[in-house]
Amino acid sequence: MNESRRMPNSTDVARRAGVSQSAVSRTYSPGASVSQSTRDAVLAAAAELGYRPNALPGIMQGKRSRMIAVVIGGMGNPFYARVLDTLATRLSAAGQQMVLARVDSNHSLDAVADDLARYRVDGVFSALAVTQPDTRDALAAFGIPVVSFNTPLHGPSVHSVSCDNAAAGAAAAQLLHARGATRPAFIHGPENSPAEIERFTGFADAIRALGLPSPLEARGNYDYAGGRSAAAALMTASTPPDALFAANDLLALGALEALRHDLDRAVPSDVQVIGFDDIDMAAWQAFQLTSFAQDISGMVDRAVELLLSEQTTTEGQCLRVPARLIERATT
Amino acid sequence: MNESRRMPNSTDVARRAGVSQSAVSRTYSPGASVSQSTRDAVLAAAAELGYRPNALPGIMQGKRSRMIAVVIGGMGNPFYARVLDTLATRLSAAGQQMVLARVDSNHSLDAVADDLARYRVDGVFSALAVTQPDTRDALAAFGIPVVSFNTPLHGPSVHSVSCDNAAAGAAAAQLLHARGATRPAFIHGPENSPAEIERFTGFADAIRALGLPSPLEARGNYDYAGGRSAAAALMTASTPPDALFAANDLLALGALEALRHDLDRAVPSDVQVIGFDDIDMAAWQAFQLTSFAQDISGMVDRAVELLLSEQTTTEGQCLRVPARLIERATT
DNA sequence: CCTCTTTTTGCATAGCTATGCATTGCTGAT
DNA sequence: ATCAGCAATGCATAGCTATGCAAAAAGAGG
Repeated sequence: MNESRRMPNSTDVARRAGVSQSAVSRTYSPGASVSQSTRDAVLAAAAELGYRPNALPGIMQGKRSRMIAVVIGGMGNPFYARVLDTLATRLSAAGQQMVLARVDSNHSLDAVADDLARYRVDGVFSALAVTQPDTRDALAAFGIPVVSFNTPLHGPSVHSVSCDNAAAGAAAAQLLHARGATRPAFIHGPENSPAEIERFTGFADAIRALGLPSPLEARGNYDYAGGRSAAAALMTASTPPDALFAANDLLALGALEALRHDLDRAVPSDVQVIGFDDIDMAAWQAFQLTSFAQDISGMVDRAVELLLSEQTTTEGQCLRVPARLIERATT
Repeated sequence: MNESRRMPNSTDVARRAGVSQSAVSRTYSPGASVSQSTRDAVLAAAAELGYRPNALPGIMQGKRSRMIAVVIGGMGNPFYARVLDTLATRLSAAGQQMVLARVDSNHSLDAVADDLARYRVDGVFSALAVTQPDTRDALAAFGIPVVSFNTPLHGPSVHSVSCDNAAAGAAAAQLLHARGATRPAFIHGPENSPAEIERFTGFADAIRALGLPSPLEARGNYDYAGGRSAAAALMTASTPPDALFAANDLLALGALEALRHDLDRAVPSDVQVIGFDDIDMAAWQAFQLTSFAQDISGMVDRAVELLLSEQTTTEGQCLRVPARLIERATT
């Protein structure tokens, strides 16, 4: 509209409204002292000019930026899509903006962290299932509150909120045993996934504690195709398993489909299957997958509290939220 | 670490390195004139202090903020999760930050738009399946480039990138007719979804052009549960349909499950089903759903080009990208 | 060694808002 | 009429970096 495409600033509005720049600022500062007539004049002038208050100078003065960075490894897994959705809703309700950064093997966390730090975000929510040894340090380098979701980490100003993966793994073992399984197997996600390792360890320990042989293992990279191939690999072993516990639901659903359609096994009578995360599809009629529901809503609430809490002095907390076993038709 | 938790600034680094603030700034400005020795001293001092360049003053000086706002209605639909994932990857590759805002019936677009404008985002990517009459104006009020994804809109500096919904709807009609359907029905998404209306119109027109009766209709709000109930409602009609075209895949999958498990119909012999979006689950063995794949990658590329193009003078463009029919086992 | 060119450096300032402080104007009480 | 008290207003400045310009240093050539 204008010649130089410059946005109008508070001085422009002030001039037009015949007041000082301070009056404009105060009009947009809740609780500041402005008369009704001044306020009306300012708002009228602002509307005519299309003025939008600029948040950046305030941030430079030391105010909080009200921006939270979210570092995520991808949204292909409906579990993370739901986490993101929940987080977006909560942050919005708390008046925070969400700056989303996708990290993958190409874009390292360090590069992303540098970018985000330039914008003076107030905190970082990390939802990285797969971590490298230096991830903790890269997050700590932010120097601002960091919450790691579902990856237990702690350090100065680095908190984490996870579910109790080991206990859930043990519960899976006990359920399978109670349902008559004698040779359970585990389908791993990708390497370097701390949550997955906890699930496996809890599962394997409990299996052995029940007097069963150590579980067979296959690896499947957290997706449907990985679950299919892992199931195929496991079932062609010399002594194939009669129960599968997968590190997440996508793996479990892929395995379930492979069992039924490729390997011609009945579930649960020939082979039982348990997943993790309780994504929407787990409840679909075709699957009726037994799974562990994480309390996403509660976990995100905790994470947001940690991010927005003023005290930065707190040593990193490592919160645990229990997972809930949902037994359906695959066990 | 420090007393006042203030982040070090370029002056702090300059003092420590024994150079001027300008030298620090130039060290971080690609192509600026700094000697190697100065650069080394600056980087060393910066590392000691944990200095992170501050992007905000530059933005205030009129530089681009390199922030793109993304307005989205939710991530429960894997289609939008994938759009978001693709967009995040592309924007990251282009050196842009992504500011995510979730809009729902509680949080109106106007409120969100005000918030985002305060941060001086460079552009807005809108992925709102459901729009209100004033959405176009709310987006145009940004005064910055706006791209509406999959919702045809245009206005000053408001572009859109959509697939050719009407043509796809017609193709669905022709496929069903070719496969022997005589009484097709349509499962609507929510009201006020422009893309959905185009799909329906193209479908219904083609149905009639083929000499078939106007399609039965049911409404299902774009999710799995809606598809289930819509299918149940349609199949209990006095003359139930023998083919269903759903406005998206979640609806189609819900309908497919209801047909098989609740209504005891064989697919495709009793009833054919077509979805839209070709989400991952459509290809899963349990479903093998015929669907229309949108070229998400190409569409996002176009959208990013529009957002990052310098010329703001262009009248809003309304790009169309063809959808690709993927026939599987439900037709 | 001197001059000219090129590179490097520093100075000073723009960009926009929030806010402490001082000032003005008004109300109401004495 | 006088003055205390309070609300409303304006002034001036901090906060941080990028950059035009001028000055200084370094290098090149004779």
